[in-house]
Amino acid sequence: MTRTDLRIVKTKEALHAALLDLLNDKVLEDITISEICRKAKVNRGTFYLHYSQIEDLFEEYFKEITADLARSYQEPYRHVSVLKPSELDPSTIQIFHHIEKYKPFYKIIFSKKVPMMYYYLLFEEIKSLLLHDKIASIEEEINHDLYSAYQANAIIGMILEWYRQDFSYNVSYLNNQLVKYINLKADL
Amino acid sequence: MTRTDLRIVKTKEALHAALLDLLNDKVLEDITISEICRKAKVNRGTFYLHYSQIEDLFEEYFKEITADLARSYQEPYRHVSVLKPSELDPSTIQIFHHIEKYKPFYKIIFSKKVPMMYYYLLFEEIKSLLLHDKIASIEEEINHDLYSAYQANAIIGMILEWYRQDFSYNVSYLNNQLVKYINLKADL
DNA sequence: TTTTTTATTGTACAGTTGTTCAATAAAAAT
DNA sequence: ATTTTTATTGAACAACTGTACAATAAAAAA
Repeated sequence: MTRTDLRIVKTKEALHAALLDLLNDKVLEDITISEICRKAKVNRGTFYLHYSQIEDLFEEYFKEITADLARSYQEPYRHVSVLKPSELDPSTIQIFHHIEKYKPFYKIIFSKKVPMMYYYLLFEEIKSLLLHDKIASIEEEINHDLYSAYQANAIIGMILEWYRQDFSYNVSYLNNQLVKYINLKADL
Repeated sequence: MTRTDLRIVKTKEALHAALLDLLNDKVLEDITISEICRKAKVNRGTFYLHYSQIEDLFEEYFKEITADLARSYQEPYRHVSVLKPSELDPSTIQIFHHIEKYKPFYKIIFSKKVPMMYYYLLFEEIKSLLLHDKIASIEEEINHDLYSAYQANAIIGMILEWYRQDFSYNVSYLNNQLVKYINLKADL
């Protein structure tokens, strides 16, 4: 009745540790499955019992990171149940702060050769955060799924630009810019 | 003084044709370099002389597609030099129409296992289109690079959602929604 | 046309990949 | 404590990868 076999836990821990270790030396795309298994002292066949790619192993980390994103995003809501976007204070936006906190990971996530899968994890996470705190709109003709996708990816767009500029903007500048964009009417 | 050696042209054409041919049978990630070279009757070493991955070969197609995007985007501007966003008519938005036109390609581009590189090509293309036709803003504190990134990726967000729903919305619906989002103030 | 340049080929090699299978060892269940 | 279940191992295989190098053939330059 235990959650998972102890052997599986040990194997995965060893593989996780080995991958993190290798990431200090080289980029994800240069790391081989054989290499990870040698370092983890795990048979290569065992790797394939749990994963099919290195990316699947790395995905397990990244899910922990997006979980932290959800936590920090929801933090300002812990005391008030509804926050109107017009009352949005730059300091309540925690997303850019979160990205900066895990910068080394996001540098991997956004690199050219990495598969789209991580992008989707981030996209889905931000999308659902926006969807959940969206107040029932008066505007009936708005497709909420589409609009959340629009807004979530807009924010990721800023992050991509930030990444492209090697994270040279500081967090409060980005927060201020975001608030401006949200309150901006198209015909300004 | 010719642009490129005829042998190179022939080799690349053969590789292009072979890849397109194989894409009818299987997904990009299942295609091997050896396979392409066998079909193209090109030595495998020759492949590495021009590309380092299959993705680099595929990128050459995709660049032609984003060039078409730029053309169709700029089409409404051929007669007027400036279009104010407030005058934006849904029919002038050609992006969704373009995506639908090349749907099979974009299904590849947006698939989970494909590297981020194609996403960036699309992102950069749309970003620069937005940046070029942006009228000098009265609002001085807007960072145009960031704002273009924000807006460009917002649109891609809608496309991603569209893709996720297996392209079930029709183009004019998306155009109408986009116009709504652009004209929406945050505190509605 | 002849010479020069250079793209392509064929071969080879060590390493990785993905898969299979019987043997083993470790954990869970009784 | 013993039995049952199952995760891990090791070995083996064919195919792919990335790289190197000398030989060849094709194109460009003279």
